[in-house]
Amino acid sequence: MKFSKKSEYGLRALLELCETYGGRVLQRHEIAERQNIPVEFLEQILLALKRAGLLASRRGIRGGYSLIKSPEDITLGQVIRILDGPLAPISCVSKTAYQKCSDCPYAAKPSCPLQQAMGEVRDAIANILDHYTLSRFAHTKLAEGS
Amino acid sequence: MKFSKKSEYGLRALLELCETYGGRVLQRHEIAERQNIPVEFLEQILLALKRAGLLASRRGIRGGYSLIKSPEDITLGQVIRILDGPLAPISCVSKTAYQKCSDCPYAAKPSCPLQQAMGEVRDAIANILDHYTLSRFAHTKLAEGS
DNA sequence: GCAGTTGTCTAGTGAGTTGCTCAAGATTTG
DNA sequence: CAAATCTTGAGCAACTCACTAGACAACTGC
Repeated sequence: MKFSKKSEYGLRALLELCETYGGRVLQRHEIAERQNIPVEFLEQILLALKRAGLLASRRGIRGGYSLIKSPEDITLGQVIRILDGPLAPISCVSKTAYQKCSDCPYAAKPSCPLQQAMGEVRDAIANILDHYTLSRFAHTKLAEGS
Repeated sequence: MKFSKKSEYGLRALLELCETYGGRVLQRHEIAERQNIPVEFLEQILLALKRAGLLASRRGIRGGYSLIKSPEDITLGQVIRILDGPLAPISCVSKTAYQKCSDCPYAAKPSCPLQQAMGEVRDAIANILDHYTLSRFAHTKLAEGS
């Protein structure tokens, strides 16, 4: 039940890109150095985010990446789904990538206990991550006791 | 962001064991057949649950497994942690298996945006699963619209 | 006390994923 | 054109997942 490094790196990279939003572009090695991420791996992540329409890029000597959408309009849920796939803890409760369980004896019945419970979990996760914007994310200043 | 088959099989096996709670024991092949689970794999799961104190077992010709605790007193969260490890989506927000991130530039600072967000997710998941008892789980009868 | 049936333990294994590296190519600037 | 940068695709070692196999221990009935 973990998120991948890809998501983690992707979110950390977006933190940097938020700071220069509207200003200059950032090059992969700048982001990589500041966030301590292997540069070639980071590249794949930035490209995925670009293909998804969150970033723009320019090649050449003054090239780099920049945020193309406002941090207000990007949620953590979007980013994680791009990099990690669906949020649902089992695929028979996914809204974005539903798949019927093949071997579950409850699949044919009107209700499945697992589906009920995992559906609640899915909704709780999505509820947080789909309402957590990048701007709120980037402006976290004080930790709470945990 | 998925739960493993181990957790899924484990929870499905416990559904069967709930039904005979207080009555007769169930043998691994009975559970395996009814729930459509590979029997040798199921065995590992049952042993893990036994080591964790949820099940008792008896060997020999009239042997089998039985629930040792009341379904009221077992939560899905307990079961999943036994079979799948901690619930936290990244280890720096785990309450049961905390680990400082080694490479994160925020690790030294007073607050980490990722930690804040993932902490909320962790709490939401735990809040559901640690209050979801096996008895409620086993008595799910009607599906909700999803 | 032996045979047969069951659980117990340890190790192994094939397929797939994760996290990362490398190299060749395209595009932009000076 | 040269240098710097992004782009693409392939490759790979390590790990995890889902499962299998086999030797062993204990319980029951005869």
